[in-house]
Parts: sequence; structure tokens; C-alpha cells
Amino acid sequence: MEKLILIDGNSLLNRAYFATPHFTTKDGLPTNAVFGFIKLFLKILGDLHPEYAVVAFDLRAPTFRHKMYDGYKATRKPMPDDLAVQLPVLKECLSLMNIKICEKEGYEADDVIGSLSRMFPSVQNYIYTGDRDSYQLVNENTCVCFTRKGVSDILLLNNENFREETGLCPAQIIDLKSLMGDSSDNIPGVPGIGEKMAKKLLGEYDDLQNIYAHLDEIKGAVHDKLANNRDSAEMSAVLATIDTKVPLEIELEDCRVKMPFSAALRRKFAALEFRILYADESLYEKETNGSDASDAADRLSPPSEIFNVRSFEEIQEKIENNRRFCVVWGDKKQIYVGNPAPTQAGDAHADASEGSDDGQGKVGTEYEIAEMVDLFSGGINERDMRGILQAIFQKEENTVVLYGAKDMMHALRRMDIEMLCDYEDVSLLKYLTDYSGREEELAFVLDAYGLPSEHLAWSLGVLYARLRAKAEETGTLELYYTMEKPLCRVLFDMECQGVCIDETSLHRLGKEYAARVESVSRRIHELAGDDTFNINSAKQLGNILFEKLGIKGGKKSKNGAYSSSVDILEKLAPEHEIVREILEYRKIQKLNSTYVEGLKSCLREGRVHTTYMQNITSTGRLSSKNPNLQNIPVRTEEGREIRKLFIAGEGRVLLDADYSQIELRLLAHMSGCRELIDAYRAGKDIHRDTAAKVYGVREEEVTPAMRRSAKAVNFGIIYGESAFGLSQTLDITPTRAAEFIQRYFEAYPTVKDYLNGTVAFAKEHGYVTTLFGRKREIPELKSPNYNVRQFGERAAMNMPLQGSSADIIKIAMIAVWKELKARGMRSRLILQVHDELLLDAPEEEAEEAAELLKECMEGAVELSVPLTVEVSRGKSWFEAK
DNA sequence: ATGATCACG
DNA sequence: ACGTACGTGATCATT
Repeated sequence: MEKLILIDGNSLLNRAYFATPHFTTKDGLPTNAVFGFIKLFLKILGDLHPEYAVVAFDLRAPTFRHKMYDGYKATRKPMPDDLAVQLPVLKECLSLMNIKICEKEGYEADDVIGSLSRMFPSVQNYIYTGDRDSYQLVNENTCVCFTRKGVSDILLLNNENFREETGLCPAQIIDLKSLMGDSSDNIPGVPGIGEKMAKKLLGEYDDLQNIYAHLDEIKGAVHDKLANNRDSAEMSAVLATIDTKVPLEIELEDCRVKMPFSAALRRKFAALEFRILYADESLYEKETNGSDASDAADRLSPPSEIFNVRSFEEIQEKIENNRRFCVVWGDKKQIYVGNPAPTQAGDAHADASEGSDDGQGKVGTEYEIAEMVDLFSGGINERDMRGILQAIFQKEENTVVLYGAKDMMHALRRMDIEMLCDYEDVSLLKYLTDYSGREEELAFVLDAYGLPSEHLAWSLGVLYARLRAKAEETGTLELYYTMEKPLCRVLFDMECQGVCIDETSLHRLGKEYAARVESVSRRIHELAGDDTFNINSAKQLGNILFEKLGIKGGKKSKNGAYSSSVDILEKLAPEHEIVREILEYRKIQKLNSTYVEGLKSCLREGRVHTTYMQNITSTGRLSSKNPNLQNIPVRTEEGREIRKLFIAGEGRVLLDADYSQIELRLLAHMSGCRELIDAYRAGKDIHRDTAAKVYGVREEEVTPAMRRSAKAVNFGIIYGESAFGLSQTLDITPTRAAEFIQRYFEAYPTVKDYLNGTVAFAKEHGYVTTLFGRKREIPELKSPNYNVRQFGERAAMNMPLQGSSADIIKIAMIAVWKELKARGMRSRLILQVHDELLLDAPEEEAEEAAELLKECMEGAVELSVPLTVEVSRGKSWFEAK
């Protein structure tokens, strides 16, 4: 039998809204409910494979049922604003999916659904709703899928299981509501009669009418309640009855589900930033060139004459005679020859200024030669391809627009080609002007910008022009040219260079760790009296510790699971051997699996080559992955063993340079706080100085404990002051932490003004900036949720400090790289760890390189406080610290 | 895929 | 009454 699914759009959108975490697009459009709805909808399609589907919506107008009783739904809470705006978005998506939407003036969604469920006798109806009213619609052709908690937990009610689940028959649902009422629908029912009594009465007398017919048989209070509220009960019956006779002009064929969906839907999902939905290619038909006439109008199309696929000789000639190219080197390999094409009036802005560009190639202006080479369809062989790439990239006078220049450099390197040309990296422009917080493939970004993704290289040129213009508007173009773009080249060299690893010691250490993990875990199982449970499983471990062994520690997380994180365990350690062993186990297990095994798997000829991500963090920092070399242990003695594995090359040494308290110094500079500035200028121990001021004692009276709390407060300020956070790190009460903070602000009133000013600015403008104009938008400040807003405030306070620090070390890295090159030195930058740089230097160069490093780092920027750098050297990272 | 845990600045 | 320090990535268990 064919299936028709009938969805109560309002009900399910509402469910999805509350079941899905609140998120928005980068422009602040809330999309959580739409996302949740679509996910559920796709799941239904996937599970049931229905032939037909309809989504019904309420149309706001006085209904027959409203007129009956003014109170009906009058007190129902209005839709939250950030849900209401999603309704039209959902309807748009459904239209793009070719899903029939059904709504009728004067009726609610459940009336529409009720009527539809009686219209097509040839199909099996599946009603999806979060509203129990619809139970009354169940019959041999109709079942109700009721979404319980959230949206994924679905209860299916059909003729067979109905009585078992509800104790009633479908028609009695109306009688049930007439008696017990429904506060969410403002159905009054009979006051004082609840579900239990209602069901009992219905069990005896079947329906409302019969109950009143035998009213005299019912005794006591129930009799009186029924007798006194007969009007209310009868009106409730009308209110609770779903209309199954709404006149609807709709044919079954109108409701046919057509899969796969259109490419236009995929673009819509890209615009809504539904990456997971976008990524599932099987959902959409293949993009067909130009056949999509319906939406071609609002999309740019490239000039048709540019798509000539030419012979190799012709391609070569075009490349030889041009200086500017767009190159896409992903799954598709395309080269666009000539300037990026003009696009629309708005892009003309990009022409106005050329920034630090050499001016010989204009962006987005006229183009003399506009041709595109699709290297696959061009039938180019590997050897010729290499020739083409050399002609493009190995010429200093060329400029190539890329998306992810560093990846291109690596791709070329694998072909033994060096990128000597100038480049533009659109992914970096995107990072500076339209931050998303993740890696985004080019095709996705193009879709989100409404650019055709079949002509990637051409579209990349357009995207470049747009984002460059946006960078200019937002004042971040200089940051791009002076910082991110040159840094990309520096990072490429660092990644190629890699870091030497002492392989012998690595394997020895691995064996040691494996043995210790083995023996400790045996001991833990022994102490627990259970050698089957998995120590790595937080769930199983929690049960053993807090239930089987009865250790008191208490539930922590909201989902009822026991927390067994270090801070909890450390408090229990003195009393329980097993807890100490678990801490030991965790530590060694971490060192072994993450570091020893992790490094092993990344080793290539005795080195590891991390990848620096330049467009991930919200503050401007880099991140490091495969492997992450920015979180190599240092805080504990055992952890530091790992650092002994990072060694200098043959006949070389490692130079380690780190900025001393750069973020606090930036706080002093940016706030202009006299006390802090003076302390730094006088070369004081800042935490001691803070302790003296906060505790009101002389410097020499500061105890280690006082200095420790002062240090924690100083850090707390950088993280965006919060009494609770401070109380956690210092293990004191939030009240005492708040006192500390208050005394701190009394000692440094300018700092308080500065932080307040930063938050005020962020609230007014929606973003904060670093010393060098890097921006971070903070939409959380506008959230209706207090906690989210608080988070926004802390992030606003932190970003200018963390971000300016990131800017400064980037400037330093470029300076170091250039200076080493200029002097023809053989020292190489190999690592960056946020406020620390590591150089691998030939022994005989070490002295000079150390000086150079210190000068470049300290001289990266002039602040109102000294910026000091400490350099040390050693054969290993451990020694050089 | 997501959350818990833990490594770093 | 609630639930919190800022910024990351890797591993493991669990869904």
C-alpha cells in the first residue's frame, strides 16, 4: 500500500526548536528549528520511503473553534521571536524540496491533516505531530506518529496498539479531553476531573453523552463536578474535535515526493550554513549546466565565451602571454586565465584601491583574455600538466589567486615545483571578513555566495573580488597583506622543515608506558574486585568508584552520570588507593596514546610535520594538527619526558624564545593603566606586585599563597573576569573569589574601566578588535539567554588581548623568516606555540640566530611597556626550556 | 557524530 | 535558580 505522510508543520517546528541547540547563521538568522525539522523530515523519508507527503501549517484567522469560546488558545504563549522568523525559512526549504505545503484560511494544521487523512482511501496515512489531539484520527488507514521528548523518540499509534497504549479507542480521545481539559490548548474540560477519573468514567460509560445520560448513577463529588460543568464539557468536546471535512483542493499526485532534491535546495542549505545537509551529495540531483532556468536569474553566470577547452599548445600560449590566473587544484583542476571577471556594480568598489598590490593587474576590472582550462576535460597528460604549472607558478611576475595557498604550495612541492609567483589567498580573506570557525571547502563557500560551482576557477575570481572589497570596507585588508598572506609562506616553510624526533627514545618510552599502563590497570582491577570493566570508560569507572566501592563524590553532570575528572579525583586521592592508581593510569595512558603513539603515526623520515591552520580560531591564533604540536606536555615532570624526544638536527641546536606575560603586558598597554605600566617598566614581578596591592601589604610581605592567588586573578582578568571561574581554580568559594576581584579592581580601576569599555563597545558595534584591526564578531551578546550573553562578554574581554598577542607573534615570525633569508642563514623556524617560537639552528649560527630571534620578537611592536623575550638553547626541546 | 577528558598557551 | 573562566586538538567511548 502506498504511504502518505502528513506533518503538522507548526507542531514539529516547535518541537524541533526546543529539541535543537540554538544556533544562527553568521548573519544572526536563527536556524535551529529549521535544521531540526529538516533532519527529522529526512529521517522519516529515509525510514518510511513514502510516496507522498504533505506539510500542513496553521493560518492565523479566527476559526470556528475560536468563535465558540473566546478563551480558546487565547492564553497560549506566543511563538518566541527567534522561532517565528524560521517559519518562512522552513516553507522556503520545503518548496525547494517540492514538498506540498497545505494551509487553509481559518483552519489549523490539525484540521487540515484530519481532512487530508480522510481524502485518499487508497493510501496509508502517517500523521506526524507532537499534539495528542490527533490521536482521535487513528483508524485502519491512519496511524499517528507522536514525537515525544525531542524529536527522535517517536511513538507510533495504530488501530492495533491503540487500546494498549491509551486504554481507549480513538473517538474517546475527544471525550477524554472534554472531561480532563487541556491547559496547553485552553480546553477547560470539567474542573477537578483529571486523566485518571476521566478514563474511569469512559471505561464505564464509553462517551460523554452516555455519562450525562447516566449522571444519576454517579455519586459524590464527581457527580457535582459533572453536573455543574456540563456546558463546559460539551463546549470542550467541540473544541477538541478535529475537523475532518475542511474543503481542500488537492490531488494525491500533488503530494508526490520527488527525490533526489534540486541543486537549488543544496545551495539554500549552503546559505543557511547546514554543512551536514550540504555535504550529503546523494540528496541532490547533479548540477546541470544552465538547465536550472528557474533560479538562473538571481545567480551570476560567467561569460559564455570563456569556456573554451583548448589544445595543450594553445593553453601554453595563453599562459605564457598572461600574468594573472585563478587556479583551483582540488578534485576538479581548473585554471582561469586572465583577470577575474567583473561581476556586479558592488564589486566595482574593489577597483578603487589596490592596497599594496603592484597595480599592474587590476582586480575585477576589464579583462583582455578570459579563458578557462579544465585540465581534466582538456585531456592534458601529467607531464604537460607539470609544464603548465611551472609556467604559471615558477614565474615571479605572475600572480595567482588561490583558495588555500599553503595547500597549493604543498601540492606543487610534491611535483618538485616551487611557487615563486605572487599569490592571493581567498581563504585568508574569508577568514578576516567572514569568519565561520571551520575549514570550508571552496565549493561550499561558492554556493553560499550564490556563485556557480561548475566553473570553480572563474567563480573563485569573483569571490576574490568580493571578499577583497569586504576586507577593504572592514579595514582588514592591510592585515591581510602585511600579516596573513606573508605568514602563509612562513608556515609553509615550517611545515616542510618539520621537527626531528629521537626515534629510538620514542620507541623505548612507548614500551615503558605500555608496561606501566598494563601493571597499573591490573592493580586497579584488583582493587576494584572486577577485572572486566573498561577504565577508559567514564561511565563504567563512575559506577565502580561511586556505587560498587561506595566512594562519596557525588553526581556532577546534568545527565546523571558521575564525573571522574581530575579535580574531583584529586580530592579523593588521599583516602583511596584506587583513585591514585586511576590518576596514574590516566596520565600514562594519555602520554602513551596521544603523544607516543600519536607521534609515531606521524613520523616521516625521523621528523614530524604539523599542519598549521591559519583560519580556524576566533581570536587570530594559529592552531596545529596532525599532529598537534601546540599541546606537547610541559606542566608535569613525567610529561616533560616527551619534550626530550623533540631534538635539533645533526650538528644543530634548538633555540626556544618566548614572550614573557605578553597578554598581561598588552592589558597594561591597552588599558593604559598607570599602576600596571609602571610596574612593568620598573621590571617588577607582576604577580607579587598585584598581591601587594590587593592584600594591602608591602612587597616583601607577600607570601607564596598570596602571590598564587594574585596570579590567578591576573589570569582571570585576561579570560574575562568571573567569580565562579576564579573560585574553581583557587578552590575557594565564589563569594571569596568575588571579593578578590573587587579588591583587584579597586587597586586597578583603569583596568575595570577598560574592560567595561570593551564590553560596551562590543554591545554597541557587535564586534571587538585587536591592536592591529583584527575583528571578531560576538553575536552571543545579543542572545536572549543570560549564560550565552555572559559568555559573549567574557569572549569580548579576552579577544583583544589574546588576539593582539597572536598578531604580534605573527609579525615576529615574518620578521624572523625574512631576516634569516636576507642574511642567508641556515637556521629555520620550526614551531610556534602561541607565545613561543622554536628555531633549529646550526651550532655555529646559534649565537647570531638567538640575537636575531630576540630582536625580531621584542621589536615586533612598540608598546607602552617593554615586551621581553627569553631565549634559551639545548639539544632537545626539554633542554631548551 | 557527540561528549568527556586532558594536553597546551 | 541557574551555570560559567579565554582559545585550541587528539583520543576514547558511546550513540
